[in-house]
Amino acid sequence: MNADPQIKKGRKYGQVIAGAREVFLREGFEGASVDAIARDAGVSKATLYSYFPDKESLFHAVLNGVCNLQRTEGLGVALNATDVPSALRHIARAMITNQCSESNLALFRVCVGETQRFPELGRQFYETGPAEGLRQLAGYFRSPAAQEALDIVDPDAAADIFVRLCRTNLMIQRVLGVIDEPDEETVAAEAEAAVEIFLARFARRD
Amino acid sequence: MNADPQIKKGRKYGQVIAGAREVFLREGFEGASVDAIARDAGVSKATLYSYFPDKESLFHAVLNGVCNLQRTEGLGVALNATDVPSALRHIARAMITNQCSESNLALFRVCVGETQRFPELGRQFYETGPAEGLRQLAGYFRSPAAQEALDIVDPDAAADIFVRLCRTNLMIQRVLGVIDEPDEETVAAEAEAAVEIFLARFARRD
DNA sequence: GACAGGATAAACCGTTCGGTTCAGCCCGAT
DNA sequence: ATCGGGCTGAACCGAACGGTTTATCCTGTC
Repeated sequence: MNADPQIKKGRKYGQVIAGAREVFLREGFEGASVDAIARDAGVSKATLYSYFPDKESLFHAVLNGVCNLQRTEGLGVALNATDVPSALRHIARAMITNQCSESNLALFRVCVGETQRFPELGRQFYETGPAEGLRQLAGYFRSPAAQEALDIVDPDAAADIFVRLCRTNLMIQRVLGVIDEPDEETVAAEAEAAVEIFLARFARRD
Repeated sequence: MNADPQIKKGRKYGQVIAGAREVFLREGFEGASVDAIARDAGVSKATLYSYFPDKESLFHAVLNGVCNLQRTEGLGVALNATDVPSALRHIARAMITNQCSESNLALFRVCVGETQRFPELGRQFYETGPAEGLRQLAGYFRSPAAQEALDIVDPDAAADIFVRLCRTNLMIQRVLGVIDEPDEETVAAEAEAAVEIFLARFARRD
């Protein structure tokens, strides 16, 4: 019964990463003290420093993981939707909900606040987040179903517009801590507005 | 010749604020050391602490000033524009340029990064920035010229859509440090796309 | 030229930081 | 029973932090 797959080397590796993620995403790089991380991880400082040579390496390891974890799903629901407008509504709702989620916002805040100190961080967040979302959306606009229902000649440009329309005021307010996480109806209304404007320009006239 | 209007009390007040603004906007609250601020301001730490009781008070004074300084102009050019589409183009360009400017981005980054620690900060930035922009835009949509050219029944909702369309990918990339300040042609192209989509829905059909 | 008050450099305070060290504990493998 | 490596808690280091103090300097005023 030694089938533990986490037997990398040292049993507390996961705890360290989890605790560091918690504290870093809450306090930022400068604001997070190594003592606080070790305390939150339930691990001694000595153990922590046996895994990572310094605070910066730990920070990079944590944010690397979190960035690669952010998935722009919503494409799955789009495929088995009955019609294209419904699919667009689902995608818009997923994007807006995702933007307003506390987990994503915490990551975004840290990346933005630390972009000056760690330039690669901003780039990585952009690539694994917004850029990936744009690519997936453009891919959907190239699908036969979308091409049939929509008058899109440049899928990349259309995806850019759609994403703009999903960058709602809710997101800005959430980023700045002005409001709490919005409920489903609020998100649905914002998504509906986005889809309406999008279709006013890109719906195929028959 | 004692007509100096800056004779508030102490001659170095302006220097302190200027230096603190410089360092705070570059390094954030935790990252900025009081010694660095005093050095950058060309002032001794004792002088600095004769004006402000502590680092936090100085931070609030500085960001209060910078937040209130951010003006959403663009309304002036809109009034003396020949036609409404041109006015919209001007507004869109001004908004996008403003979002991508280093001065505004530095403020935004600090407000976002420090929103958890100082909740009032995010709210103040939102009110003096995005919210004010929305109000001004909605006001323009209520003007006779705009009402005549555009099919807008809810000026607030229309302003919200217009602002969304101006929240371009350029801004996201700028916030995350992925690209440098864009040139005028790039901004103009993004503004043009925004206005086109907006008019596709709100242009009055005759 | 005496005075007053803003400004100065530099030393200093206590605290906290990132990072290291070490003696000992726990526990599975042999 | 013993061994060894992961882990512990706590002490410790030098440096930097925010903040204070002091003795001195500078400058405009009367």
